[in-house]
Amino acid sequence: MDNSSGAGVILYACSSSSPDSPSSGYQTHSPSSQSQPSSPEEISSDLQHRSTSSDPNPTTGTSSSPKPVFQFPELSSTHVTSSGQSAVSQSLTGRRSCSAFTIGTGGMVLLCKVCGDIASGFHYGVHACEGCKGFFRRSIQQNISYKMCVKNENCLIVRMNRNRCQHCRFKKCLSVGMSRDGQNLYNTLINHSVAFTAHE
Amino acid sequence: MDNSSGAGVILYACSSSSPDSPSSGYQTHSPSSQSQPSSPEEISSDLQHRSTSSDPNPTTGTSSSPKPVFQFPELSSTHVTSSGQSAVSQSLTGRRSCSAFTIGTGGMVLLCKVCGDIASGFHYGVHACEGCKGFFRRSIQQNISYKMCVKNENCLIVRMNRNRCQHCRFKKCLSVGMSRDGQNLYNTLINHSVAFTAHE
DNA sequence: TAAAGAGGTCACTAGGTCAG
DNA sequence: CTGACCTAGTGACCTCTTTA
Repeated sequence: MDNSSGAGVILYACSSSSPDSPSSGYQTHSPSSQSQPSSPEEISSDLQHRSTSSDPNPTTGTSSSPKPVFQFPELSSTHVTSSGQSAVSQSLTGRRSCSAFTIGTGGMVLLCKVCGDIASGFHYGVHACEGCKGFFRRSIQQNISYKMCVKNENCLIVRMNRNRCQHCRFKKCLSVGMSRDGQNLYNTLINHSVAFTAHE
Repeated sequence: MDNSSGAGVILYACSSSSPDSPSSGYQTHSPSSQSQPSSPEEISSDLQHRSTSSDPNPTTGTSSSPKPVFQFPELSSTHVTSSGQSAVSQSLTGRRSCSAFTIGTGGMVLLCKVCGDIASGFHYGVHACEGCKGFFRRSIQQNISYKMCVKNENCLIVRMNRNRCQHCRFKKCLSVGMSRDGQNLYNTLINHSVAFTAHE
């Protein structure tokens, strides 16, 4: 099946801490929907599977089936092909210009959308490193309002200087789509909600 | 069960999974997990599956049709019946405007009574998604008593934020009728359509 | 048989912790 | 304050058992 095949394994920096787990590579599944105001490159696919690189996967040799999945087309009103195949073009790896790259083994490393560091997972709706994850968490937990940017509010946020300007870092977090609920679904829906509700 | 009475085919998100059957059309949600979430609307994929490395699935002939699955944006959950059809003959659903809707093929998708996500089946007496099913199972197995709601104990439980307040989520589970032996309670609820506020 | 639900598993993340 | 590490859940997927 296509989905399981080609896609590279996505390697996160680590993050999980199960003692036995090889921890090297999982794969991500991303909700794929975040609408990102700034950099609209989405993750395109998300296929995930369990076996990590070295996981023997003791349980059950049974192969799981291909599992077609459909997104609900409500907005576009198009129907859904109920036949299995949905043309989910999984163009995975191919097109992310900057937030992921593949490595020799075929694995793929995802980068933090905020600062470009190695992502440790999919946090608050985007792939993010531990640092930006923690920063964002703190920002939303206590309702921190950072002091104004001393420059033009457009500081470049990269790993090396991500701590220089909290204001711009937080702004970047939001602009790439971080949110408590994991995605900007809300805004997206609001935009379309007219069409949707009008329909019914 | 009564719900099958309606004309439409009821499509669950998945749930059945006979080992060999190719049929499983699983749906992903996003990470939801927690997070997760996933995007209702775009067509991009979000397919996920866990099976180990590329297993093409032996293609057995059994051919149960792959179950299409739709994402539904919970924000608009107040009205879901797309196409005004609402042939939902499902007893309970009748009064709840939001627990099912039909799709093009005539199938019908049921929604989780707790959070409005796509239901994966009838669990513990109500239609529930995998998440709420698992949550309720854990809650009753180990006798978890969740810590108090930090708000007014009336948190809205929808897919996006269902993990925010366990107390309210569990309360919602009970209030919609989930119970270890679902059936009886379910019927009971039909009779007294009033949602009893089980107060744990 | 197949289909459905109960319960189990475990990859994965939100949130907590605390040395630096 | 930061971020690497940890823990407690979460939920997608699975197996087993029961029912039609």
